[in-house]
Amino acid sequence: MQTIRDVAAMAGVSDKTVSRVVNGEPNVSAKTRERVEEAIAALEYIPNMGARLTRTNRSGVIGLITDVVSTTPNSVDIIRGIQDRISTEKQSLLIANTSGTREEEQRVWRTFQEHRIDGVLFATMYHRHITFDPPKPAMPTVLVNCTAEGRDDVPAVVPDDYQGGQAAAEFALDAGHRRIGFVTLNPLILAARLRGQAFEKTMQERGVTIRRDWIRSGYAGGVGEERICAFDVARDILSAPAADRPTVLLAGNDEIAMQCLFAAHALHLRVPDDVAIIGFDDFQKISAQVFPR
Amino acid sequence: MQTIRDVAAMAGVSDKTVSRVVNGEPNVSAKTRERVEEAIAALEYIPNMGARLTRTNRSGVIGLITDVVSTTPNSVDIIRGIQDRISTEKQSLLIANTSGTREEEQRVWRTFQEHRIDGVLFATMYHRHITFDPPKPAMPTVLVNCTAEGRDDVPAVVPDDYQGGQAAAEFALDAGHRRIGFVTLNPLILAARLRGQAFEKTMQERGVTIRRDWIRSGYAGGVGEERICAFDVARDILSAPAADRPTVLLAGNDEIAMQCLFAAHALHLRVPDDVAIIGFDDFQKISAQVFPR
DNA sequence: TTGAAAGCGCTAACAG
DNA sequence: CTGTTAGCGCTTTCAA
Repeated sequence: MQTIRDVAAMAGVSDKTVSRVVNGEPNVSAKTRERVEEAIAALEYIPNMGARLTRTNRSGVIGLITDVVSTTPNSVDIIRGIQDRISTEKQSLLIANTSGTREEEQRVWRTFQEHRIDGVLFATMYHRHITFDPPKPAMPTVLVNCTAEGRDDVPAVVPDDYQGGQAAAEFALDAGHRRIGFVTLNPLILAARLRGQAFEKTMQERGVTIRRDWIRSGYAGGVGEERICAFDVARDILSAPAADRPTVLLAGNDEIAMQCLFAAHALHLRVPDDVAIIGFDDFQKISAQVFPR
Repeated sequence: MQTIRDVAAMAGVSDKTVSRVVNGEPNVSAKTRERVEEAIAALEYIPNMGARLTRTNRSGVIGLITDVVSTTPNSVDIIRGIQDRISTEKQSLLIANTSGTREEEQRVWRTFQEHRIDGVLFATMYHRHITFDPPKPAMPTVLVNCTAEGRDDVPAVVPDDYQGGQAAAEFALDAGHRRIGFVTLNPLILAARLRGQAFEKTMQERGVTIRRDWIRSGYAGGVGEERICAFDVARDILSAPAADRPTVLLAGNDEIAMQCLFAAHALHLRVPDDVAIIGFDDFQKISAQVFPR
């Protein structure tokens, strides 16, 4: 593998001059620059980021820590967005999963430190609070989809779940529905709480009665180990006689929405005539492929 | 950030001795080793992989190139498997997407070269042939889910789609079905061809008539830009009178299977009584959440 | 078992 | 505009 010195020798300049060309620094004559670039091309020279790191303390790598984010549908879009932006910056992305375990998380931070990562994005699957305890010395970190409890010094990017819950409720109300059910996310999750609050507030403001027995969780079990049970729950709610069942079901996400749809099918209810269903999150693999759309 | 020399000074040894301890090399007395380890802990020393790279030519990083793999359901499992194995080896994984474009692919290879990646995994979304044209000097590469045309020097891990197609056909036949439809993947894809061949061969061997008009693609468009149309295709096939429609539909994947299911619903056919549906690939987000299971 | 010297490929700091 | 010197943090080589 060729080094900067090989290039310098071929172009008849010093290695520092080659360095200037490679890094796009000023103060190189057009002529010299051209000669150097020819040599680079001829020798197929590729700079060694590791060696550069020893002098600059900038590795050119951004680290992404995910809990289990890369398994969820919208997480793909998060990663995409990050990648698009990072490639603009001549940086690379080092992705690591923690599988949600404390132990793996420590390992990952260490790996990042070993590679002298320039910065870290810490992303979670659900919008939630985390206990954020990175090792020192600290690397610049931004939280994605989560907030660190008791730490207002860490920047975070989070969705506006409250607004989302409000929008869903208003959409149902504006469509004329008054008997509204809600198959929610795991209520232990922050996103579920925020959306739930927004739902209730909106219903109250509009003067529409909230039926507590129509608000039920589509997941059973603790955070991270929940099992979806939306089908059973929705079937239960929809089993009532027509006069005593909701005319629309809000769903905590599109997974739940799909199960509501199947529950309606199982009960021979027509969608959306007998019961309408409103999804959440726009999981492409579901929202784009379910009938009715 | 502490260096190996800081540790050496604190432990009262040479930096080379610290290096030996850090790398688990022999020829260090237990006593010395202990002193060094104490110093490492006290100073929170973390080795600099970049600096190490300049001497060893081993970066400790494996690169993963995906076309659009991280968007498909089973790709998640591929990445998981790779990560699990790599963490065993004290290596890290650098993931990069090419979005299927040639240009991005070149950029990615270059990034890997700059970081002196130890080896590359090149994974595709569909099982298919690729034109494999990595830059030189070559890095050790293994293909995942694809094979390089005209190159038998590149190791590859691929699924046995032929066997899969055979298994699906036999399952249907063993269940007593004789009128068998098949909503396939994009027939341009290798996986689709192999499964198709296996299907036809199996049907012939069992002496069951193949109805060409019941074998149709669930996707329209070229590879990589296809649009799913399985719902329409399945509805079309299933619209025939009971005596002239298949009693079972094989699906090219679970996305297609789900659309077949919705098509059956739309026609008020009972699944599996009127028509059975056999999925493929086990996309968890679908297979585990669809009713009937 | 340990360490001294040299050098990996690169860039910072400075001089010309 | 260009080059020289020094040195980043580590490992290799070889001597002790």
